[in-house]
Amino acid sequence: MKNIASVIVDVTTRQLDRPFDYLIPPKWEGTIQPGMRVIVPFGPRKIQGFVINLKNEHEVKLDKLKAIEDVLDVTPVLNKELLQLGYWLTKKTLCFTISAFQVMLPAAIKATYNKYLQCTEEDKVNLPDEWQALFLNRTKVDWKEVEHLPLTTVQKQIERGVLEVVYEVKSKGGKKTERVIGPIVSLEQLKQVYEETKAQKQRDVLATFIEDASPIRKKMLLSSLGITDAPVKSLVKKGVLKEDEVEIYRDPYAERDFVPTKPFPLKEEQQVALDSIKQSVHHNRHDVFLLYGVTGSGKTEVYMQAIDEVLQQGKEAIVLVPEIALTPQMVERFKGRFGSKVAVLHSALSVGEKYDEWRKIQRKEVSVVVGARSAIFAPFENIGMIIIDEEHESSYKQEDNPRYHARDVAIERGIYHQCPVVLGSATPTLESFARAKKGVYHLLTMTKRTSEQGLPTVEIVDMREQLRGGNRSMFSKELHEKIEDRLQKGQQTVLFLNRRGHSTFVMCRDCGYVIECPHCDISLTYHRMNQRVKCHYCSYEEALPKTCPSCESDYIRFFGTGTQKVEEELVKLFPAARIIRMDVDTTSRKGAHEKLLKTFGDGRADILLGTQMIAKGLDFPNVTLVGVLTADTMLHLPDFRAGEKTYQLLTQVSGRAGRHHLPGEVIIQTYTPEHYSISLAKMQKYEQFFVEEMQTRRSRQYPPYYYLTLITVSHPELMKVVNVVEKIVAYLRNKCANDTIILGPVVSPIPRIKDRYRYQCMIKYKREPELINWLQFVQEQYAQEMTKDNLQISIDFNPTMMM
DNA sequence: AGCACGCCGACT
DNA sequence: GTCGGCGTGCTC
Repeated sequence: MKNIASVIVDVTTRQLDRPFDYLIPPKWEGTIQPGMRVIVPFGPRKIQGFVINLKNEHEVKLDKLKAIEDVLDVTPVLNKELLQLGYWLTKKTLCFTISAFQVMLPAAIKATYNKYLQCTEEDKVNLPDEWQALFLNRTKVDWKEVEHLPLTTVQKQIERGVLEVVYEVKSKGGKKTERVIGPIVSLEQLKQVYEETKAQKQRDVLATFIEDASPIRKKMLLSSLGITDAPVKSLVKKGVLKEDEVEIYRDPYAERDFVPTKPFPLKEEQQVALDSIKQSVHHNRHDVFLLYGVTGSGKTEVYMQAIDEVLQQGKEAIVLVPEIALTPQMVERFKGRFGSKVAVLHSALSVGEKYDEWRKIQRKEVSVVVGARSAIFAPFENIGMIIIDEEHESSYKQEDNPRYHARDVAIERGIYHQCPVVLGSATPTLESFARAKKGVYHLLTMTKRTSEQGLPTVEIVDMREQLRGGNRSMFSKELHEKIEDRLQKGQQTVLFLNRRGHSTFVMCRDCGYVIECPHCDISLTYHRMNQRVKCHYCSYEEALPKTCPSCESDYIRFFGTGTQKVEEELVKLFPAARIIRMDVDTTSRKGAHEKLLKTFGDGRADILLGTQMIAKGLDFPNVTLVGVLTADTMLHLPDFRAGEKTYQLLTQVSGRAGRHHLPGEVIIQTYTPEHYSISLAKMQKYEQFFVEEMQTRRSRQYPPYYYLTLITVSHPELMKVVNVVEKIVAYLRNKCANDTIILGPVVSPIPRIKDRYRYQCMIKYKREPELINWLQFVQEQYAQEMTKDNLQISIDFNPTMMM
């Protein structure tokens, strides 16, 4: 009899990152399965854990097993595949098994813990006076309320047996329920009861169900009949009606109507791409396709028709999109085509809403998921295809543990389900395009736009010349004229400001002093809203000083071109224009984003001004001018992908112009027009850009020619950090192959965050199959210090952010 | 991670 | 002698 369960407990410590065995009480024998959550006693407390395995008694060495305390699930929250995927994640990213499990599930499912003191009613009288006051009118007191008291006074009472410490695990996930009333007798019996009943209100209720016997929401019933629940209750008591608690879903798109759409006829290139994908779906082959299609070539339509094929086979599809909140139009298209078969998962949903969508997937009520990164873990069991749209987006890489890339997970799941993975982009990552060229991925190319319109004309304006010509404004003569022109024609303009690397820091104009965070060695960012300066890393904040803290000069000002500043200048230049500004300040409120976009889409504004967030997926027919105010801010970041990112961004932004009947124009303002990332983006020559950039990568020994792994060590003491990182580097130098390059140790780009010093080392390698094992060994070596001495060693395979 | 246990100095 | 500090070790 399998009455032992192996459990991974909810504690993130290296020493506990292994299974613990528990006895399954007889009442749950046969019901507990791998993938279910349980509550187990662990030392003196109770914690949550995941059952990963069932065993026989004789397979266990220990004889003094504790028993499982409680079972949280009726069906496993992690199926066999996801459990396996969890181990895979653990191994590939060197994270804790429990973290891998948790990242695959909605946050609502994660446990929170309560610790409190309990005193029974009978024991209350035995308490000292001050304790009786505490327990007045209650039997439980939160631990936090007594934490500050000397421990012994609590202990004394516990020893006397009057008080008890209780640990409670609660699941955050509130299922939203609703009461539903329905008859439990036949229509004839209902009629009979109706005749026999004299009470008018009860007769009204009965009449309702005689007319329509289907269960109805209690709230509805009561309000439509104008009654309280007293008559209903008596009918329930008589055994005529039944009251049920039914789980309802919070549908974030409930009030929205989606215009149903039918498949469009495809252009030849689209058809060729679709056919290849369909082939693969049909033959249950795991192929990876790179769908390389210029903006406006109709990738989404190809996705949707491919999904149609998948659904016809009775299988499911996952569609990843870069931060879905940014592309409400995308959701609309999928909901329009697949209706209620679609679940949507994105970060703007509340914890509860996400949980509801996840439940729909788990209960097989939907067969398509459209979502951001974590949707790759959708608990489907019969996946027919996985699509990653805008494959190059950096948001597919998770920046904290487990540091996984959705593309890698997609391929892993694709292998398991023997289904195709489709990566789509107009500007693929060099890694993917190189693989496609090598034949590892299948390259599908779409070079033509579906609309009559060709690509927009792109003009590059050299801002240095503007300056020489005496124009000190952030708008070039050309851009200024074109905006004016659009305003007259009643067409719309999108202005794009790349703010990255140019945040609004505060500097003294007299002595050059820059206000920095006292904990993080990074300049503080100025927030106009409340006249304060704030740290992006630890959220430290202070009021904006009136005088320079260093030289007491009054000339302390904020620098950097924020969207507000641009807006102010726009208002001055075009007083009549209606302007919408989209940035962190104006979109932080829930739903604000969509609202602003709708306002613009409805033509109630002339100019949309924003940062990165407006670059993605917007599709407004009346936009005929796109301006990029400073194309090169991103180009000069200390990141080997700077050129690639600049190219991608410019392409994406340009794609926003002239998508429909009107021709589009793009103006790119730059101080370095000669850089190939900018000049080739103008001409939309991706393949040429690819060749150029590959040369750079080869000479600098960067991906895709080399793999990267970044190790970051941090600790409150500088000496400790240096000491540890040097030891790690020495160890790896000794192990690694000759052609492997180990850079560092060096100080991290941000030398200190939250009072912790940071050093890093970058490993560049062509082939190091053992590296992961060596790094695992390093982690094990420092396991003690990491838990006890506040040491952190972070390991990031294929990092996207170099910070 | 959390918690108990145990050893040691400090003080009612 | 007892209280409370922190280092050590364990958790099925």
